[in-house]
Amino acid sequence: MENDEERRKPGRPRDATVDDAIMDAVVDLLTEFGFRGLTIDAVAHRAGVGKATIYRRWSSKEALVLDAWMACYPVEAVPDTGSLTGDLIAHSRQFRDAVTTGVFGRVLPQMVAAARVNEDLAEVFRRLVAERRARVRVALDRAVERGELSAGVDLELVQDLLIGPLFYRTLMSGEPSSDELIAEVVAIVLAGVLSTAG
Amino acid sequence: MENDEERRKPGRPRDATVDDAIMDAVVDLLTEFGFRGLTIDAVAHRAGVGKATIYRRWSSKEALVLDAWMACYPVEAVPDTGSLTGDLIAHSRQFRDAVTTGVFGRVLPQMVAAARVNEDLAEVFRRLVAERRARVRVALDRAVERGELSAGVDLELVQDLLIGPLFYRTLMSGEPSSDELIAEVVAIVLAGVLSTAG
Amino acid sequence: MENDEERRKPGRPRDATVDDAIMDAVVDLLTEFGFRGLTIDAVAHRAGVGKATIYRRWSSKEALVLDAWMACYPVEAVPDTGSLTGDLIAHSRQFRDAVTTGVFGRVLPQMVAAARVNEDLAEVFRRLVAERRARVRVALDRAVERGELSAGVDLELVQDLLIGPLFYRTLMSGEPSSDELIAEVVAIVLAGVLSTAG
Amino acid sequence: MENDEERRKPGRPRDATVDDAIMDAVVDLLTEFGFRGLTIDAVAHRAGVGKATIYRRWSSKEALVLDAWMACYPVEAVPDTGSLTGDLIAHSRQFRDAVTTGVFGRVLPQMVAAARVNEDLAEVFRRLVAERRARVRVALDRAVERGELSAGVDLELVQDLLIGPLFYRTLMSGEPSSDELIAEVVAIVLAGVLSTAG
DNA sequence: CGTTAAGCGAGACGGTACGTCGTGTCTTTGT
DNA sequence: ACAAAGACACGACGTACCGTCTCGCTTAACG
Repeated sequence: MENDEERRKPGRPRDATVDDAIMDAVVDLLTEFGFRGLTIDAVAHRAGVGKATIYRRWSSKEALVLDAWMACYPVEAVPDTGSLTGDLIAHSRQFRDAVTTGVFGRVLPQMVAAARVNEDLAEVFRRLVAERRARVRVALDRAVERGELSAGVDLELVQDLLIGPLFYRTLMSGEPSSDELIAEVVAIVLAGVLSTAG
Repeated sequence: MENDEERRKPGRPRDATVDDAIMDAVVDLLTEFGFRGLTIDAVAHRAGVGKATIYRRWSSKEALVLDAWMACYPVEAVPDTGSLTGDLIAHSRQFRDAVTTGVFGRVLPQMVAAARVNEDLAEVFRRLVAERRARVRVALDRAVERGELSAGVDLELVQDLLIGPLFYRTLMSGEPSSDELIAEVVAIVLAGVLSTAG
Repeated sequence: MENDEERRKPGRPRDATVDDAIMDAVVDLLTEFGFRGLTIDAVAHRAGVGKATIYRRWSSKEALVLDAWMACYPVEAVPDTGSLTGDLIAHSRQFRDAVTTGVFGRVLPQMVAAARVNEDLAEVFRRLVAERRARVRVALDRAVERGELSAGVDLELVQDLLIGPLFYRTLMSGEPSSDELIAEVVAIVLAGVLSTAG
Repeated sequence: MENDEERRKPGRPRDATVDDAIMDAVVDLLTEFGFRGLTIDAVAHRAGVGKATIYRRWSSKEALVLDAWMACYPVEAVPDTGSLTGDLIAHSRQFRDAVTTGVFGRVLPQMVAAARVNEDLAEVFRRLVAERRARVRVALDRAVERGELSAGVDLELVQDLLIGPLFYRTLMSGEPSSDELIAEVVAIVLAGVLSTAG
């Protein structure tokens, strides 16, 4: 068996306040200059920290930014509105807002690009996606239980159908996704799923 | 009256063969080293060209790569298979292949990210999207004429619903989109659209 | 025998006014930015001339500047004051002024340096020196005739002894050479030469 | 009370061996390619050093080369031969050799030119000259003590008279200065100084 | 209570790429 | 054939970051 507490390493322990200072600095600089304009030197200076201290904790600029960026993701539970349509609309709006506004939305494309190149990031990235989908899954499972969806429906595909268009509009065509549009998407997808499954 | 062609600028005109050499070099290096591994020096050397000649034509690495990258986009007409379902499946496969394979797919995330930062790139980017959508629009209009779709359907939204999920799976969740999945997406979206419009 | 007039070359003859425009531009830019700050592009632009036109006439930046610079050298005859001392003092002052003031003095060190590297320039440079020395030689010969100097004196060495110190002070120690100093130098050198020759 | 040595600056101290490596590289490249052919990149590569490391220490190519070049100046004490004539001949030969041969002589004109443009260099330059003159001054003072020179003689002017001609011949007329010529210069100058002072 | 080992801010280090500038040549159209 | 204009290949420039490496110092736990 392991030690009661895992064995304390010798030497001075890491200063936890430093992590926060670094994270804050990254978010600040990300807001101000974006991903491309962010430099490790600037982070170190803004956080009042040596560069080595940063590299001791993160292996690269991408990993550092990913951490700070994920902390900006607004993790909200998918609300239980009573109807599947209501739940999905609520969540779609959350997603749209997260992807459109603030630091998170601003940096998203860069992180997608970085994840394509770096497998470590890709892994973390996949976890972020999976975590969000699991929360939506809860609402879908609820709907199955209520009989709003038949058991044979591919619930993962439903998520792709709902989120995909919003994601695409934001990144590719650059057009906004209004509340009305979201409602329409939800309506069409649910109608399609129901009539197809039957 | 104006001159037949607008007045020739004085001085030595730009050498058009140089543009091609540069474009080819960019595609080669993009294939070999990806976006991050591509350097202007390497492009210049590979193309047998001075760096200044590149900067005379493109203002940044992103603009340069965007040009070369767009030339890799396989512009195929959406085939007329006789049925809307068949047309949309065919086009969805084209899109999936373009986005998944080759230089185009490899560099896509980087270009999306670059477009977010640089408005010039965003503009060019939007044109690429619009051009593709116009081709799909032809197939959708055909379907309306045939009576497969009622006139009230938002044809642009249909495109978002079809392409969005594929785009999302490729960039976010990283999962492949099989032919079966594409068929399912097309079926669900069409069913949803039809039952909702009625 | 040659043609009465030497054979006219075919094609458009060179425009002589262009040479003047270039020379003027070089002197202007030399005055403003010095040798290091002068660029061929700037000369061409200031003179309203193509770069090729410059290179058609001068083989390099150094040659171009040398020409313009030599045109600034104030060629004055060594005055005949009646006494050797007077002649040498007068000429020494001319030399000091040329070397200290104006474009000529300012660019002199750069031309010395350029001549060290480029043999063509060195040759032209030597001619400039020889031409000046020949003029002084006239005054010295006059003095020999008058009996102020005995025939055995090495007149070339006398020139080195007179000019050398002024040249050295200007370029190396950076100290000015006053009229009094010049008078002293002339006095000492003449006294030395006379007492040694005797 | 102050610290024995002034307080150590924070951060990693500069590596002194790097300075030496750079200086050596500069001398090598100067010997091989001259001032014009020397590039900062080449120095960095030859010294196994980053370019930034060079620019951290020297502000320009001129300043860098000046430092390396001054280290090549053969500082020899003016020998005490017993007679002023002997001392001055010995020193004049040293000067001629320094100015004529090796890296020092080769680069001298460029440094003179650079010093004319850059005041920082000019300052360092003046110190080099002053240092050399101080050593000659010792020999001249010795002569005054011995009674070879009367106290009224301007010893600085004597230096100009001796060195100037050699300097002038090297840089301007390009003619060599033989041992015989040096002997003659020394003889004439001393004779002139003595007969004038009396 | 002093030793030890790691953390810390600071900043120098070897590199790599950048985007600009200058050189000397070449290629247009117009004289 | 010469001229202005300006594109061209080349190559050096000086800057900016990267990620690593010393420095001198602090900060705990262990002996």
